[in-house]
Amino acid sequence: MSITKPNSESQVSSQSDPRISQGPDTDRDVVVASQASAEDAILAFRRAKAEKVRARGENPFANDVGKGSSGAVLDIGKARARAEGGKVEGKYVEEHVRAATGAEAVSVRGRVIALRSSGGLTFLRLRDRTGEIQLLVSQSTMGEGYARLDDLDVGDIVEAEGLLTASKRGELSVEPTSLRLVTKAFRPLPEKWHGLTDVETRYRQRYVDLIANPAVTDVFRARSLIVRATRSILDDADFLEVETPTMHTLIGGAVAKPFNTHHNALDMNLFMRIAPELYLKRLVVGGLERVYEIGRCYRNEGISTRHNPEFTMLEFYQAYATYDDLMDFTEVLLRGVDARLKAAMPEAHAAWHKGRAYTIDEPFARVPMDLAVARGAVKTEIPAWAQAVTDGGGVGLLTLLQGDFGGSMKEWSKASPRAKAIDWSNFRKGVMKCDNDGERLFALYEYLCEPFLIEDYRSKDGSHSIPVFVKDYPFETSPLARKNDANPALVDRFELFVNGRELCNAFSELNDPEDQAARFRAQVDKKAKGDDETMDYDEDYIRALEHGMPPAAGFGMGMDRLTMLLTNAQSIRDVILFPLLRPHSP
RNA sequence: GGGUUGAUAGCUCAGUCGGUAGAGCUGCGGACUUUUAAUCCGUAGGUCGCGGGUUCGAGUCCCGCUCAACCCA
Repeated sequence: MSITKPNSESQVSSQSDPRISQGPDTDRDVVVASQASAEDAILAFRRAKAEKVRARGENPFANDVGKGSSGAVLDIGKARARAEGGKVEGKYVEEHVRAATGAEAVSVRGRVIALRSSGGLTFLRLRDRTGEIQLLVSQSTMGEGYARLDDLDVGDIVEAEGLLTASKRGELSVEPTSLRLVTKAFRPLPEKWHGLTDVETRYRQRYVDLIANPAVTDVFRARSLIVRATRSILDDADFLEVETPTMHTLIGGAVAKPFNTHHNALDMNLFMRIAPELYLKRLVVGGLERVYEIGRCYRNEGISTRHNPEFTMLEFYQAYATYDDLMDFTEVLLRGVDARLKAAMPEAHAAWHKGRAYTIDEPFARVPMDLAVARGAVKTEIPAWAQAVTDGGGVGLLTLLQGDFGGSMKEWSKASPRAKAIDWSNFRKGVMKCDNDGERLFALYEYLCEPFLIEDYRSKDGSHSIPVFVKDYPFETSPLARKNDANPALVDRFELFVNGRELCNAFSELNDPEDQAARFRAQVDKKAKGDDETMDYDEDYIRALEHGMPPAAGFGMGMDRLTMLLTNAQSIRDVILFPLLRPHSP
């Protein structure tokens, strides 16, 4: 499919290169070229080179790569491996390279990412998925074929065959006896030194970003490894990977706004799933006691450095386990994934690891929400708060903050630097919106604890933050979680925060169909009152629970966020190949 | 949804008080048989995001819009 503009380019392409123009119109040709924009001119010159190749009877978009090669056709990584013994004190030496390779010719192909000519000798840097290697093209070795270099530009795909050798500066090279254009690149690559840095172009034209910025390729390689490692760890623990519908008839499994779509033949409105949870638990009812799914979910909400409308979630469910078991397993999972990433990409991993402000090497902190709130309140050094905590713990503060505390805010906010750092106006708004103590406790946690997790939970030497399991949530905020046996105001749920960011959400599953039905009804009531982030009543899910779901614990984690954490990415768009952007004509 | 910042050559960026639109890289022509951002000589390349306004004159000042980044909700 062509994306060329239908204006002047086609005229320019056939006439602008003086070397291929025929007849006396040279002056006019030059004028045409000079009238074109720089981009048009570059495209025209490169098309002209392709035409020149075609005119010789060769294909500038060849498909017969490796055919007729007398040398070993190798990936660049393999070609480099052959010359491994050719190094002396870190530099390659020609005679040692020859000895190591048995002076056997190799054939490599890849994209030209650099091209330097100094007369009768030209250096090309070639890249394929396995690595890079230099081509040392010499006029004396190539003979008449040396003129083929005129066909080439940076960005082209080429094929070269020759002996492995070393440059005088000790760089491993292929000295081609033959060199050919395989695929012509009409468009130029970004500037070689600064590369492509404009984030908008990087996201919109990821294909250029991947060529120009090798570190970007590393991140997506890491993402693939992270997903693979996660699968492998779950598979080894006897979990079964399944695929459940992404188009739902009801909203469920999370508190979020969905995307709507429509099935024409059935004339039926559908929601793109916000979570796979309720389907996976149906499978636990069906006897698939350990299941997981890694799949795309869709949430119709704002876009930020941590949110993309579509994202990839892991959910798994384990019968006969509790949320305590899952905390243990989470630590094993994260360390296991990171270890596999390190083994597969040692150099990139070392750089990421160095840049991490957190560590997963030490045991993760585990703190009940009301205790976290109590500690957070004491740290504000507000005397009234400290007293309330002494009297009644984290819950003690709830009474104090039940009404409008706007009058005391000014005084409270001056109590300490910590108190000053609290987002008081949103805190007050959030608390006043609450209908009950459970929601209030959660609001307190959100404003008094969550922003300070990084500074409150540190490694033994204080140099890094450590992950924190915040556990035992108010039941009002968790419509699918099991109530705590000892305290029915709470549910057996945790969220894991790493580097201050929410990574996982997990709980012991509610398997009492009557309790679940009551929670669904409460959700429906909230929707009737105007809340637009509620779940629907899922009759079939209640029916499933009525068949009996074994006690189970379930777990959810954003794979995008895990990748961000492990690769030190600042934005979710840096770990999603094609993040959603508004359309924009190039 | 609100705030802040930004958009100038294919890429990376300058552009003073409102007075003829600049550089490097890329491209094109040339020199060069050991380069690593090669170097040297020459040369081309612009809808200053889009649309209005003020002005003798706008890349620059004003208004609106589009897109993006960051922060907040």
